[in-house]
Amino acid sequence: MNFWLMKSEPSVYSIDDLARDGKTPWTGVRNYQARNFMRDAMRVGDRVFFYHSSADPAGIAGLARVASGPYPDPTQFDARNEYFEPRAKRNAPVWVLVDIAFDQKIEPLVTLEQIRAEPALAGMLLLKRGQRLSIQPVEPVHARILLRLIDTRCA
DNA sequence: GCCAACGTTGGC
DNA sequence: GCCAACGTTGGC
Repeated sequence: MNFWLMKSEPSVYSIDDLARDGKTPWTGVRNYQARNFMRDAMRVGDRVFFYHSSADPAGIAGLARVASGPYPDPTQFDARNEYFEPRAKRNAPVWVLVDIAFDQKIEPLVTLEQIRAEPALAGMLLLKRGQRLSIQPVEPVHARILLRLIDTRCA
């Protein structure tokens, strides 16, 4: 089982939205590296740190899990959708996604500042300068520390 | 709203 | 295939 970090702007789709929906297709990813993680590396049951970006404060707001294999992102076929992809054909999609299922809300969230303050997390991709990838792998050693941080506040 | 950093596009 | 211009991300 692998760990991932997936960013979402809470004003667009928050952990509360995921809690309400239970499960959601992760539409709108338009970055090849992020797509390739979903297409090639994610497995059903992988755990996901749900990260609120462009938020105040930004941080890990919940836990989720990968709930499907990869399949075409339907928004790429919809000419009225902001994520429309003119190059995509039904039999040759460009963008794929997975479903994400709600696990747990983290309240208060683990802020970016708190993540930065933990020396053992210094190697996380999230903290790398200029790193903007919206889907990132999380190393097991980092995941364990994050889960411990979360446990202490949810106990 | 600013701006650094990065990915993508397109002219050559 | 280079690289400048442009658009986007995301913390502040």
